[in-house]
Amino acid sequence: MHESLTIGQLSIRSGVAPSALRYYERLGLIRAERTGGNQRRYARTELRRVAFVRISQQVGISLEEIREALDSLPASRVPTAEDWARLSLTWRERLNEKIRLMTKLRDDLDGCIGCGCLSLQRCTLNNPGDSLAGEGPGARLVLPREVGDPTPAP
Amino acid sequence: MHESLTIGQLSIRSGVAPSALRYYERLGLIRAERTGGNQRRYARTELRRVAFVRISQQVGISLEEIREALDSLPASRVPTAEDWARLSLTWRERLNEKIRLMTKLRDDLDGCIGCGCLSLQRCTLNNPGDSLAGEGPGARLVLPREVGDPTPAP
DNA sequence: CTGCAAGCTGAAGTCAACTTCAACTCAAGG
DNA sequence: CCTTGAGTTGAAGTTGACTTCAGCTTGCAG
Repeated sequence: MHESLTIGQLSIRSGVAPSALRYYERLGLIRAERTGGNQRRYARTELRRVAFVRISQQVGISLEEIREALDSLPASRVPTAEDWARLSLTWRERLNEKIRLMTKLRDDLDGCIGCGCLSLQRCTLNNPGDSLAGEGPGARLVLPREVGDPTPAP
Repeated sequence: MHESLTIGQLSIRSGVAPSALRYYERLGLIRAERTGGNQRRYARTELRRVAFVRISQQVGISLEEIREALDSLPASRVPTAEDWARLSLTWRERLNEKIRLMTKLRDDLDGCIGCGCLSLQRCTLNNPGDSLAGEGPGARLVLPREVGDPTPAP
């Protein structure tokens, strides 16, 4: 009776809408048993998977990548604390990298507030002595995009 | 001859695809003069606006919000360094907040790796003595979503 | 003057991550 | 047994941020 959860219960416990939980299931992020009448019943361990999905999204990881990570969990047994810890560790590094990037951006922004130039390349970054004033193929602005190219190949 | 830029030149200088620049213009983020033959010519100050847009996106701000911010720039004159600095300051605070949140998430994750629980609420967060084991309306997992509700009103 | 890369437009397409809808079925209290 | 709220499905819609396309026009190098 508290062995498994309905989708409504899991929704409330996880803070994720039922429609999103069904969507996660379609993507293979979580799994559910079915009752005789075809309703989903979730093992309580699924709560942990949902938590992992949400945390990973916070770190800015796509559901596809999250699915790949979850696929590395042992299928045959309930994942242990060590299994989860291993997964979390790789995320932790991405999180650290993200924090590092944002801190750099903030500091660059601080440095640029004085001159108001906003180019980040002329100010404090890696482009100390560039001749941006000339017209030619000049200095590029700002950082590369977070993901993907400005003009991805057709 | 280097007074204004074609869309191709602005694209290269800013690292933003021409199609994106046209899109930004439709949204009112940047502006362009037109030649007799209806081609866009950008003042060099537009480079700064594009930079501001890209930087702001890095901070996770939507184009709509960026437009609102840019609308607060003086329309009648070319924005000064102080104008830009004022804008950047509000972003800096959001950046700081974001960094704070990510650092917290990382530390919570660190704290949770030991026990592998991933709930973040039971481990280190604001829910020290909760009885999650009981079934009832139990503790909620994880953090609120980055933006919006799990089930926004219909 | 000509050729052709670069630019123009509006409409449609894409992608991720969901939500909404319609039409139906299940499960549990009274 | 009946009602009612919770659950089911596939298909279609939504949002944000763009890209792609077709069909046409400009502008500059030779």
